[in-house]
Amino acid sequence: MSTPSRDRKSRTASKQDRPGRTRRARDSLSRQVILDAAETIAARDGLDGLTFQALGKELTAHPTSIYRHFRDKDELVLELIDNLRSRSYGGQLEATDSWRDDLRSLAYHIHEHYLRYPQFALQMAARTTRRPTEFTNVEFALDAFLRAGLPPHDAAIFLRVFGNVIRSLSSMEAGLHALEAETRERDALAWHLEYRRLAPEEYPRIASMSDQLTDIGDPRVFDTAIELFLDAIEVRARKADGEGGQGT
Amino acid sequence: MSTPSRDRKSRTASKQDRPGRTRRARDSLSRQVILDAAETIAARDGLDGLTFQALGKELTAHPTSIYRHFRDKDELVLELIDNLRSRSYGGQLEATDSWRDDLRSLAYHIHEHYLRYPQFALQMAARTTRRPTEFTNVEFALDAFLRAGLPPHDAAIFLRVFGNVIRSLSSMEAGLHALEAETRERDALAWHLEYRRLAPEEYPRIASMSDQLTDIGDPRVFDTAIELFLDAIEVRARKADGEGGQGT
DNA sequence: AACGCAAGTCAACGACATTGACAATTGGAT
DNA sequence: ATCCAATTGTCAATGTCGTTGACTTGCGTT
Repeated sequence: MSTPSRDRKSRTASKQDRPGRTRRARDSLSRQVILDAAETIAARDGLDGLTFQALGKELTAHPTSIYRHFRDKDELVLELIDNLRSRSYGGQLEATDSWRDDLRSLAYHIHEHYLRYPQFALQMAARTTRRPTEFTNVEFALDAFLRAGLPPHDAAIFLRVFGNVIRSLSSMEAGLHALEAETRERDALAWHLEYRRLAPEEYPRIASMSDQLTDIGDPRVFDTAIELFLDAIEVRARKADGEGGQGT
Repeated sequence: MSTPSRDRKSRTASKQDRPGRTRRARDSLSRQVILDAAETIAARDGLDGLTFQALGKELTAHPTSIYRHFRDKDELVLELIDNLRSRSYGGQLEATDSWRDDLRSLAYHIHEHYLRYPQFALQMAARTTRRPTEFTNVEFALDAFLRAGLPPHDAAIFLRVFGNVIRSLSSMEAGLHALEAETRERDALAWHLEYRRLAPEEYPRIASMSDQLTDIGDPRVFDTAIELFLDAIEVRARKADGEGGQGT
Protein backbone atom coordinates (compact mmCIF):
# COMPACT_ATOMS: atom_id res chain seq x y z
CA MET A 1 0.00 0.00 0.00
CA SER A 2 1.21 3.41 -0.88
CA THR A 3 1.02 6.40 1.37
CA PRO A 4 -2.61 7.10 1.95
CA SER A 5 -2.05 10.74 2.68
CA ARG A 6 -2.86 12.11 -0.72
CA ASP A 7 -5.07 9.72 -2.59
CA ARG A 8 -7.65 9.52 0.14
CA LYS A 9 -9.53 12.29 -1.58
CA SER A 10 -11.23 10.09 -4.08
CA ARG A 11 -13.99 12.17 -5.44
CA THR A 12 -17.26 10.38 -5.48
CA ALA A 13 -16.32 7.00 -4.15
CA SER A 14 -15.62 8.02 -0.60
CA LYS A 15 -18.83 9.94 -0.44
CA GLN A 16 -20.93 7.10 -1.68
CA ASP A 17 -19.61 4.35 0.50
CA ARG A 18 -21.91 5.66 3.22
CA PRO A 19 -25.06 6.79 1.45
CA GLY A 20 -26.48 8.30 4.63
CA ARG A 21 -23.36 10.25 5.34
CA THR A 22 -23.47 12.85 2.65
CA ARG A 23 -22.17 16.29 3.09
CA ARG A 24 -24.66 18.61 4.68
CA ALA A 25 -26.45 20.99 2.38
CA ARG A 26 -24.99 24.41 2.27
CA ASP A 27 -26.51 26.90 4.77
CA SER A 28 -28.29 24.08 6.55
CA LEU A 29 -26.33 24.98 9.69
CA SER A 30 -26.93 28.09 11.70
CA ARG A 31 -26.44 29.30 15.23
CA GLN A 32 -30.03 28.47 16.08
CA VAL A 33 -29.92 24.97 14.62
CA ILE A 34 -26.75 24.26 16.54
CA LEU A 35 -28.15 25.70 19.77
CA ASP A 36 -31.23 23.53 19.49
CA ALA A 37 -29.10 20.45 19.05
CA ALA A 38 -26.95 21.53 21.98
CA GLU A 39 -30.00 21.85 24.20
CA THR A 40 -31.17 18.40 23.20
CA ILE A 41 -27.82 16.88 24.06
CA ALA A 42 -27.41 18.76 27.33
CA ALA A 43 -30.89 17.79 28.46
CA ARG A 44 -30.23 14.16 27.64
CA ASP A 45 -26.60 13.59 28.60
CA GLY A 46 -25.77 16.51 30.84
CA LEU A 47 -23.34 19.32 30.28
CA ASP A 48 -20.42 16.92 30.19
CA GLY A 49 -22.02 15.14 27.29
CA LEU A 50 -22.10 18.32 25.28
CA THR A 51 -19.01 17.83 23.14
CA PHE A 52 -18.28 18.82 19.61
CA GLN A 53 -18.30 15.22 18.57
CA ALA A 54 -21.75 14.72 20.10
CA LEU A 55 -22.94 17.86 18.38
CA GLY A 56 -21.58 16.57 15.11
CA LYS A 57 -23.42 13.31 15.50
CA GLU A 58 -26.65 15.01 16.53
CA LEU A 59 -26.48 17.31 13.52
CA THR A 60 -25.14 14.68 11.14
CA ALA A 61 -22.34 17.09 10.43
CA HIS A 62 -18.64 17.15 11.02
CA PRO A 63 -17.80 18.20 14.59
CA THR A 64 -15.65 21.08 13.47
CA SER A 65 -18.40 22.55 11.33
CA ILE A 66 -19.54 24.34 14.44
CA TYR A 67 -16.45 26.51 14.36
CA ARG A 68 -17.90 28.24 11.34
CA HIS A 69 -20.63 29.61 13.59
CA PHE A 70 -19.12 29.92 17.08
CA ARG A 71 -15.66 31.11 17.92
CA ASP A 72 -15.22 28.47 20.61
CA LYS A 73 -17.15 26.29 23.00
CA ASP A 74 -17.53 28.95 25.65
CA GLU A 75 -19.35 31.24 23.26
CA LEU A 76 -21.73 28.43 22.43
CA VAL A 77 -22.47 27.62 26.06
CA LEU A 78 -23.08 31.23 27.09
CA GLU A 79 -25.41 31.75 24.18
CA LEU A 80 -27.27 28.60 25.11
CA ILE A 81 -27.73 29.75 28.70
CA ASP A 82 -29.15 33.05 27.55
CA ASN A 83 -31.44 31.24 25.19
CA LEU A 84 -32.87 29.05 27.92
CA ARG A 85 -33.32 31.88 30.35
CA SER A 86 -35.32 34.07 28.05
CA ARG A 87 -37.50 31.16 27.09
CA SER A 88 -38.12 30.14 30.69
CA TYR A 89 -39.34 33.36 32.23
CA GLY A 90 -40.22 36.05 29.83
CA GLY A 91 -42.84 38.56 30.99
CA GLN A 92 -44.87 36.17 33.08
CA LEU A 93 -44.59 38.32 36.16
CA GLU A 94 -47.35 40.70 37.14
CA ALA A 95 -47.39 42.84 40.22
CA THR A 96 -50.24 42.34 42.68
CA ASP A 97 -51.07 44.41 45.71
CA SER A 98 -48.92 42.20 47.92
CA TRP A 99 -45.19 42.81 47.70
CA ARG A 100 -44.66 39.63 49.68
CA ASP A 101 -46.49 37.51 47.17
CA ASP A 102 -44.65 39.19 44.33
CA LEU A 103 -41.21 38.55 45.75
CA ARG A 104 -42.10 34.99 46.61
CA SER A 105 -43.41 34.41 43.13
CA LEU A 106 -40.24 35.80 41.58
CA ALA A 107 -38.15 33.58 43.80
CA TYR A 108 -40.01 30.46 42.75
CA HIS A 109 -39.82 31.38 39.10
CA ILE A 110 -36.05 31.59 39.26
CA HIS A 111 -35.77 28.52 41.45
CA GLU A 112 -37.84 26.50 39.04
CA HIS A 113 -35.75 27.66 36.12
CA TYR A 114 -32.56 26.51 37.81
CA LEU A 115 -34.02 23.14 38.63
CA ARG A 116 -35.19 22.75 35.08
CA TYR A 117 -31.67 23.23 33.77
CA PRO A 118 -29.48 21.90 36.56
CA GLN A 119 -26.57 21.39 34.18
CA PHE A 120 -26.18 25.11 33.75
CA ALA A 121 -27.00 26.22 37.26
CA LEU A 122 -23.44 26.80 38.34
CA GLN A 123 -22.67 28.99 35.39
CA MET A 124 -25.95 30.85 35.58
CA ALA A 125 -25.66 31.87 39.21
CA ALA A 126 -22.45 33.83 39.00
CA ARG A 127 -22.88 35.74 35.76
CA THR A 128 -24.97 38.78 35.00
CA THR A 129 -26.24 38.80 31.46
CA ARG A 130 -27.42 42.41 31.21
CA ARG A 131 -30.25 41.46 28.97
CA PRO A 132 -33.95 42.38 28.90
CA THR A 133 -34.99 39.42 31.01
CA GLU A 134 -32.64 40.45 33.76
CA PHE A 135 -33.67 44.11 33.60
CA THR A 136 -37.31 43.18 33.91
CA ASN A 137 -36.67 41.01 36.94
CA VAL A 138 -34.64 43.70 38.67
CA GLU A 139 -37.30 46.31 38.02
CA PHE A 140 -39.96 43.99 39.31
CA ALA A 141 -38.12 43.16 42.52
CA LEU A 142 -37.07 46.73 43.15
CA ASP A 143 -40.65 47.87 42.85
CA ALA A 144 -41.75 45.26 45.36
CA PHE A 145 -39.10 46.29 47.88
CA LEU A 146 -40.13 49.93 47.63
CA ARG A 147 -43.78 49.03 48.00
CA ALA A 148 -42.83 47.12 51.13
CA GLY A 149 -41.79 50.43 52.59
CA LEU A 150 -38.03 50.10 52.48
CA PRO A 151 -36.00 53.25 51.99
CA PRO A 152 -34.22 53.26 48.60
CA HIS A 153 -30.83 52.69 50.12
CA ASP A 154 -31.96 49.52 51.85
CA ALA A 155 -33.91 48.39 48.82
CA ALA A 156 -30.76 48.51 46.71
CA ILE A 157 -28.76 46.26 48.98
CA PHE A 158 -31.66 43.94 49.80
CA LEU A 159 -32.25 43.46 46.12
CA ARG A 160 -28.80 42.01 45.82
CA VAL A 161 -29.07 39.95 48.98
CA PHE A 162 -32.38 38.50 47.94
CA GLY A 163 -31.21 37.81 44.42
CA ASN A 164 -27.93 36.26 45.44
CA VAL A 165 -29.58 34.04 48.04
CA ILE A 166 -32.13 32.83 45.53
CA ARG A 167 -29.60 32.14 42.84
CA SER A 168 -26.95 30.59 45.02
CA LEU A 169 -29.38 28.34 46.88
CA SER A 170 -31.05 27.30 43.65
CA SER A 171 -27.71 26.70 42.08
CA MET A 172 -26.58 24.51 44.92
CA GLU A 173 -29.78 22.51 44.92
CA ALA A 174 -29.61 22.11 41.18
CA GLY A 175 -26.01 21.00 41.47
CA LEU A 176 -27.15 18.19 43.71
CA HIS A 177 -29.83 17.13 41.29
CA ALA A 178 -27.29 17.11 38.51
CA LEU A 179 -25.28 14.38 40.22
CA GLU A 180 -25.94 10.84 39.27
CA ALA A 181 -28.91 9.45 41.10
CA GLU A 182 -26.94 6.53 42.45
CA THR A 183 -24.21 8.64 43.99
CA ARG A 184 -26.75 10.98 45.53
CA GLU A 185 -28.71 8.21 47.20
CA ARG A 186 -25.63 6.56 48.52
CA ASP A 187 -24.48 9.89 49.96
CA ALA A 188 -27.81 10.57 51.63
CA LEU A 189 -27.90 7.11 53.16
CA ALA A 190 -24.37 7.37 54.48
CA TRP A 191 -25.20 10.77 55.88
CA HIS A 192 -28.12 9.49 57.93
CA LEU A 193 -26.23 6.49 59.22
CA GLU A 194 -23.10 8.33 60.23
CA TYR A 195 -24.92 11.09 62.06
CA ARG A 196 -26.93 8.57 64.04
CA ARG A 197 -23.82 6.69 65.03
CA LEU A 198 -22.05 9.63 66.68
CA ALA A 199 -21.18 9.39 70.35
CA PRO A 200 -23.79 11.20 72.47
CA GLU A 201 -21.17 12.39 74.96
CA GLU A 202 -19.25 14.18 72.29
CA TYR A 203 -22.14 15.51 70.26
CA PRO A 204 -25.09 15.70 72.64
CA ARG A 205 -27.19 18.06 70.54
CA ILE A 206 -26.82 15.99 67.41
CA ALA A 207 -27.60 12.83 69.31
CA SER A 208 -30.71 14.24 70.93
CA MET A 209 -32.14 15.36 67.61
CA SER A 210 -30.78 12.87 65.16
CA ASP A 211 -34.25 11.87 64.07
CA GLN A 212 -35.18 15.38 63.08
CA LEU A 213 -32.06 16.30 61.20
CA THR A 214 -32.52 16.60 57.49
CA ASP A 215 -30.11 16.18 54.66
CA ILE A 216 -28.58 18.83 52.48
CA GLY A 217 -31.03 18.43 49.64
CA ASP A 218 -34.23 18.88 51.62
CA PRO A 219 -36.66 20.84 49.42
CA ARG A 220 -38.10 22.66 52.44
CA VAL A 221 -34.84 24.54 52.79
CA PHE A 222 -35.52 26.89 49.94
CA ASP A 223 -39.09 27.63 51.02
CA THR A 224 -38.02 28.28 54.59
CA ALA A 225 -35.19 30.53 53.52
CA ILE A 226 -37.51 32.66 51.41
CA GLU A 227 -40.05 33.02 54.19
CA LEU A 228 -37.34 33.92 56.67
CA PHE A 229 -36.13 36.61 54.36
CA LEU A 230 -39.55 38.02 53.77
CA ASP A 231 -40.07 38.12 57.53
CA ALA A 232 -36.82 39.95 58.02
CA ILE A 233 -37.62 42.44 55.31
CA GLU A 234 -40.99 43.11 56.84
CA VAL A 235 -39.39 43.81 60.20
CA ARG A 236 -36.89 46.21 58.69
CA ALA A 237 -39.53 47.93 56.63
CA ARG A 238 -41.71 48.50 59.68
CA LYS A 239 -38.78 49.86 61.59
CA ALA A 240 -37.77 52.20 58.77
CA ASP A 241 -41.33 53.31 58.33
CA GLY A 242 -41.63 54.16 61.98
CA GLU A 243 -38.41 56.15 61.97
CA GLY A 244 -39.12 57.90 58.70
CA GLY A 245 -42.64 58.90 59.72
CA GLN A 246 -41.49 60.12 63.15
CA GLY A 247 -43.87 57.94 65.09
CA THR A 248 -46.80 57.77 62.74
CA MET B 1 2.27 29.46 25.38
CA SER B 2 5.70 28.42 24.28
CA THR B 3 6.28 24.90 23.20
CA PRO B 4 8.34 22.95 25.72
CA SER B 5 9.83 20.64 23.16
CA ARG B 6 12.98 19.98 25.05
CA ASP B 7 11.92 18.04 28.08
CA ARG B 8 9.91 15.28 26.49
CA LYS B 9 12.55 13.99 24.15
CA SER B 10 14.61 12.22 26.71
CA ARG B 11 14.62 8.59 25.80
CA THR B 12 17.44 7.06 27.72
CA ALA B 13 20.17 9.31 29.02
CA SER B 14 19.08 12.84 28.29
CA LYS B 15 16.66 12.57 31.18
CA GLN B 16 19.58 13.62 33.28
CA ASP B 17 18.82 17.27 33.54
CA ARG B 18 19.43 16.37 37.15
CA PRO B 19 22.16 13.76 37.37
CA GLY B 20 21.46 10.93 39.71
CA ARG B 21 17.76 11.71 39.88
CA THR B 22 16.66 9.09 37.47
CA ARG B 23 14.08 7.70 39.78
CA ARG B 24 12.43 8.85 42.95
CA ALA B 25 13.50 7.09 46.10
CA ARG B 26 11.19 4.42 47.26
CA ASP B 27 8.57 5.52 49.82
CA SER B 28 9.39 9.12 49.10
CA LEU B 29 5.82 9.54 47.90
CA SER B 30 2.83 9.42 50.17
CA ARG B 31 -0.70 10.72 50.27
CA GLN B 32 0.40 13.66 52.35
CA VAL B 33 3.34 14.60 50.15
CA ILE B 34 1.11 14.47 47.10
CA LEU B 35 -1.63 16.49 48.79
CA ASP B 36 0.85 19.18 49.74
CA ALA B 37 2.06 19.43 46.18
CA ALA B 38 -1.54 19.51 44.99
CA GLU B 39 -2.31 22.41 47.29
CA THR B 40 0.70 24.32 46.03
CA ILE B 41 -0.34 23.87 42.44
CA ALA B 42 -4.00 24.67 43.05
CA ALA B 43 -3.10 27.83 44.95
CA ARG B 44 -0.79 28.92 42.17
CA ASP B 45 -2.55 27.87 38.98
CA GLY B 46 -6.10 27.26 40.04
CA LEU B 47 -8.03 24.04 40.08
CA ASP B 48 -7.76 23.70 36.32
CA GLY B 49 -4.01 23.69 36.62
CA LEU B 50 -4.14 20.71 38.93
CA THR B 51 -3.35 17.93 36.47
CA PHE B 52 -1.42 14.75 36.90
CA GLN B 53 1.31 16.10 34.67
CA ALA B 54 1.65 19.24 36.77
CA LEU B 55 1.67 17.09 39.86
CA GLY B 56 4.40 14.95 38.37
CA LYS B 57 6.53 17.95 37.57
CA GLU B 58 6.01 19.47 41.02
CA LEU B 59 7.04 16.22 42.66
CA THR B 60 9.77 15.41 40.15
CA ALA B 61 8.00 12.12 39.67
CA HIS B 62 6.18 10.41 36.89
CA PRO B 63 2.61 11.65 36.60
CA THR B 64 1.16 8.20 36.95
CA SER B 65 2.97 7.54 40.19
CA ILE B 66 0.05 9.18 41.90
CA TYR B 67 -2.16 6.27 40.97
CA ARG B 68 -0.27 4.18 43.49
CA HIS B 69 -1.72 6.36 46.24
CA PHE B 70 -5.09 7.59 44.96
CA ARG B 71 -7.62 5.60 43.02
CA ASP B 72 -8.41 8.50 40.73
CA LYS B 73 -8.38 12.25 40.56
CA ASP B 74 -11.70 12.67 42.32
CA GLU B 75 -10.43 10.90 45.40
CA LEU B 76 -7.44 13.18 45.45
CA VAL B 77 -9.51 16.34 45.16
CA LEU B 78 -11.99 15.33 47.86
CA GLU B 79 -9.20 14.45 50.22
CA LEU B 80 -7.55 17.78 49.51
CA ILE B 81 -10.74 19.66 50.29
CA ASP B 82 -11.09 17.85 53.58
CA ASN B 83 -7.50 18.60 54.37
CA LEU B 84 -7.90 22.30 53.83
CA ARG B 85 -11.11 22.49 55.78
CA SER B 86 -9.78 20.86 58.90
CA ARG B 87 -6.72 23.07 58.80
CA SER B 88 -8.77 26.20 58.33
CA TYR B 89 -11.24 25.89 61.14
CA GLY B 90 -10.50 23.17 63.59
CA GLY B 91 -11.76 23.70 67.11
CA GLN B 92 -11.45 27.45 67.11
CA LEU B 93 -15.08 27.91 67.99
CA GLU B 94 -16.13 28.49 71.55
CA ALA B 95 -19.65 29.14 72.69
CA THR B 96 -20.35 32.42 74.44
CA ASP B 97 -23.53 33.47 76.18
CA SER B 98 -24.84 35.04 73.00
CA TRP B 99 -26.25 32.61 70.45
CA ARG B 100 -26.34 35.46 67.94
CA ASP B 101 -22.64 36.13 68.23
CA ASP B 102 -21.90 32.44 68.01
CA LEU B 103 -23.85 31.91 64.82
CA ARG B 104 -22.40 35.03 63.28
CA SER B 105 -18.92 33.91 64.17
CA LEU B 106 -19.48 30.50 62.65
CA ALA B 107 -20.78 32.10 59.47
CA TYR B 108 -17.72 34.29 59.11
CA HIS B 109 -15.38 31.40 59.75
CA ILE B 110 -16.87 29.44 56.92
CA HIS B 111 -17.12 32.45 54.66
CA GLU B 112 -13.49 33.26 55.19
CA HIS B 113 -12.49 29.70 54.48
CA TYR B 114 -14.30 29.75 51.15
CA LEU B 115 -12.68 33.00 50.14
CA ARG B 116 -9.31 31.63 51.07
CA TYR B 117 -9.74 28.69 48.73
CA PRO B 118 -11.96 30.02 45.97
CA GLN B 119 -10.83 27.30 43.57
CA PHE B 120 -12.58 24.68 45.64
CA ALA B 121 -15.61 26.66 46.65
CA LEU B 122 -17.96 25.12 44.14
CA GLN B 123 -17.07 21.60 45.13
CA MET B 124 -17.08 22.34 48.84
CA ALA B 125 -20.55 23.83 48.94
CA ALA B 126 -22.48 20.88 47.62
CA ARG B 127 -20.77 17.96 49.32
CA THR B 128 -21.01 16.75 52.87
CA THR B 129 -17.81 15.20 54.11
CA ARG B 130 -19.10 13.52 57.29
CA ARG B 131 -15.88 14.16 59.11
CA PRO B 132 -15.03 15.51 62.55
CA THR B 133 -14.80 19.12 61.43
CA GLU B 134 -18.28 18.97 60.00
CA PHE B 135 -19.69 17.22 63.07
CA THR B 136 -18.24 19.86 65.36
CA ASN B 137 -19.71 22.68 63.34
CA VAL B 138 -23.14 21.07 63.26
CA GLU B 139 -23.07 20.49 67.01
CA PHE B 140 -22.00 24.06 67.59
CA ALA B 141 -24.73 25.58 65.42
CA LEU B 142 -27.41 23.27 66.75
CA ASP B 143 -26.56 24.27 70.28
CA ALA B 144 -26.82 27.94 69.37
CA PHE B 145 -30.23 27.48 67.77
CA LEU B 146 -31.56 25.70 70.82
CA ARG B 147 -30.17 28.36 73.12
CA ALA B 148 -31.94 30.93 70.97
CA GLY B 149 -35.15 29.29 72.10
CA LEU B 150 -36.16 27.48 68.94
CA PRO B 151 -38.09 24.24 69.32
CA PRO B 152 -36.02 21.25 68.16
CA HIS B 153 -38.07 20.76 65.04
CA ASP B 154 -37.42 24.29 63.86
CA ALA B 155 -33.78 24.13 64.91
CA ALA B 156 -33.26 21.13 62.64
CA ILE B 157 -34.57 22.83 59.54
CA PHE B 158 -33.04 26.21 60.33
CA LEU B 159 -29.68 24.57 60.75
CA ARG B 160 -29.88 23.45 57.16
CA VAL B 161 -31.22 26.75 55.91
CA PHE B 162 -28.52 28.69 57.68
CA GLY B 163 -25.77 26.35 56.56
CA ASN B 164 -26.89 26.20 52.97
CA VAL B 165 -27.23 29.95 52.73
CA ILE B 166 -23.77 30.48 54.16
CA ARG B 167 -22.16 27.93 51.93
CA SER B 168 -23.96 28.81 48.74
CA LEU B 169 -23.44 32.55 49.15
CA SER B 170 -19.80 32.05 50.04
CA SER B 171 -19.37 29.72 47.15
CA MET B 172 -20.84 32.17 44.70
CA GLU B 173 -18.74 35.03 45.99
CA ALA B 174 -15.64 32.89 45.86
CA GLY B 175 -16.53 31.85 42.35
CA LEU B 176 -16.45 35.49 41.34
CA HIS B 177 -13.10 36.01 42.96
CA ALA B 178 -11.76 32.99 41.14
CA LEU B 179 -12.42 34.59 37.77
CA GLU B 180 -9.62 36.43 36.12
CA ALA B 181 -9.31 39.94 37.45
CA GLU B 182 -9.53 41.44 34.00
CA THR B 183 -12.78 39.73 33.12
CA ARG B 184 -14.30 40.63 36.44
CA GLU B 185 -13.51 44.32 36.14
CA ARG B 186 -14.79 44.49 32.62
CA ASP B 187 -18.01 42.85 33.72
CA ALA B 188 -18.51 45.21 36.66
CA LEU B 189 -17.88 48.24 34.50
CA ALA B 190 -20.26 47.09 31.79
CA TRP B 191 -22.84 46.37 34.45
CA HIS B 192 -22.80 49.89 35.82
CA LEU B 193 -22.89 51.49 32.40
CA GLU B 194 -25.68 49.40 31.02
CA TYR B 195 -27.93 49.83 34.00
CA ARG B 196 -27.52 53.60 33.90
CA ARG B 197 -28.38 53.70 30.25
CA LEU B 198 -31.78 52.06 30.57
CA ALA B 199 -34.86 54.00 29.48
CA PRO B 200 -36.59 55.58 32.52
CA GLU B 201 -40.06 55.04 31.04
CA GLU B 202 -39.51 51.33 30.79
CA TYR B 203 -37.61 50.79 34.01
CA PRO B 204 -38.59 53.68 36.29
CA ARG B 205 -37.45 52.06 39.52
CA ILE B 206 -34.02 51.19 38.18
CA ALA B 207 -33.63 54.66 36.73
CA SER B 208 -34.59 56.40 39.95
CA MET B 209 -32.06 54.45 41.99
CA SER B 210 -29.32 53.72 39.52
CA ASP B 211 -26.76 55.45 41.72
CA GLN B 212 -27.47 53.21 44.67
CA LEU B 213 -27.54 49.89 42.89
CA THR B 214 -24.63 47.69 43.70
CA ASP B 215 -23.00 44.94 41.72
CA ILE B 216 -23.18 41.23 42.27
CA GLY B 217 -19.92 40.99 44.19
CA ASP B 218 -20.64 43.60 46.85
CA PRO B 219 -19.10 42.34 50.10
CA ARG B 220 -21.93 43.86 52.16
CA VAL B 221 -24.28 41.27 50.71
CA PHE B 222 -23.03 38.46 52.89
CA ASP B 223 -23.05 40.55 56.07
CA THR B 224 -26.54 41.79 55.40
CA ALA B 225 -27.82 38.32 54.62
CA ILE B 226 -26.50 36.96 57.91
CA GLU B 227 -28.00 39.77 59.94
CA LEU B 228 -31.34 39.37 58.19
CA PHE B 229 -31.31 35.70 59.04
CA LEU B 230 -30.43 36.27 62.64
CA ASP B 231 -33.26 38.79 62.87
CA ALA B 232 -35.68 36.33 61.39
CA ILE B 233 -34.58 33.58 63.75
CA GLU B 234 -35.00 35.88 66.71
CA VAL B 235 -38.53 36.68 65.65
CA ARG B 236 -39.41 33.04 65.27
CA ALA B 237 -37.79 32.12 68.54
CA ARG B 238 -39.74 34.79 70.40
CA LYS B 239 -42.94 33.62 68.82
CA ALA B 240 -42.26 29.98 69.67
CA ASP B 241 -41.22 30.91 73.16
CA GLY B 242 -44.39 32.88 73.69
CA GLU B 243 -46.56 30.04 72.49
CA GLY B 244 -44.70 27.37 74.38
CA GLY B 245 -44.45 29.33 77.61
CA GLN B 246 -48.07 30.49 77.49
CA GLY B 247 -47.24 34.19 77.74
CA THR B 248 -43.65 34.21 78.99
C1' DA C 1 -20.32 29.88 -17.96
C1' DA C 2 -16.76 31.07 -14.80
C1' DC C 3 -15.22 32.38 -10.55
C1' DG C 4 -14.65 33.89 -5.74
C1' DC C 5 -15.70 32.93 -1.37
C1' DA C 6 -18.38 31.21 2.40
C1' DA C 7 -19.59 26.82 4.40
C1' DG C 8 -18.64 22.05 5.30
C1' DT C 9 -14.98 18.53 5.88
C1' DC C 10 -10.86 16.35 7.31
C1' DA C 11 -6.42 15.07 9.51
C1' DA C 12 -3.46 16.39 12.88
C1' DC C 13 -1.91 18.33 17.42
C1' DG C 14 -1.35 18.80 22.11
C1' DA C 15 -3.41 18.26 26.70
C1' DC C 16 -5.92 15.41 29.48
C1' DA C 17 -7.15 10.94 32.64
C1' DT C 18 -6.53 6.29 32.92
C1' DT C 19 -4.61 1.41 32.18
C1' DG C 20 -1.53 -2.56 31.97
C1' DA C 21 2.97 -4.11 31.55
C1' DC C 22 7.50 -3.57 33.35
C1' DA C 23 11.53 -2.42 36.46
C1' DA C 24 13.63 -1.34 40.70
C1' DT C 25 13.63 -1.55 45.55
C1' DT C 26 12.44 -3.29 49.99
C1' DG C 27 11.65 -6.32 54.00
C1' DG C 28 10.87 -10.82 55.61
C1' DA C 29 11.56 -15.74 55.36
C1' DT C 30 14.78 -19.02 54.69
C1' DA D 1 23.68 -13.67 53.60
C1' DT D 2 20.36 -14.84 50.04
C1' DC D 3 16.31 -15.27 47.73
C1' DC D 4 11.52 -13.99 46.80
C1' DA D 5 7.44 -11.61 46.45
C1' DA D 6 5.07 -7.62 47.33
C1' DT D 7 5.29 -2.81 46.97
C1' DT D 8 6.29 1.34 44.58
C1' DG D 9 7.87 4.13 40.76
C1' DT D 10 8.06 4.33 35.59
C1' DC D 11 6.70 4.17 30.90
C1' DA D 12 4.17 3.46 26.58
C1' DA D 13 -0.21 3.32 24.90
C1' DT D 14 -5.29 4.29 24.58
C1' DG D 15 -9.06 7.12 23.91
C1' DT D 16 -11.19 11.45 24.87
C1' DC D 17 -11.35 16.30 24.46
C1' DG D 18 -10.97 21.31 22.10
C1' DT D 19 -8.83 23.63 18.52
C1' DT D 20 -6.23 24.73 14.07
C1' DG D 21 -5.04 25.01 9.22
C1' DA D 22 -5.45 23.12 4.87
C1' DC D 23 -8.67 21.10 1.78
C1' DT D 24 -13.06 20.76 -0.98
C1' DT D 25 -17.63 21.92 -2.54
C1' DG D 26 -21.14 24.49 -4.47
C1' DC D 27 -24.01 28.87 -4.33
C1' DG D 28 -24.51 33.80 -5.87
C1' DT D 29 -22.57 37.23 -8.57
C1' DT D 30 -20.61 38.72 -12.54
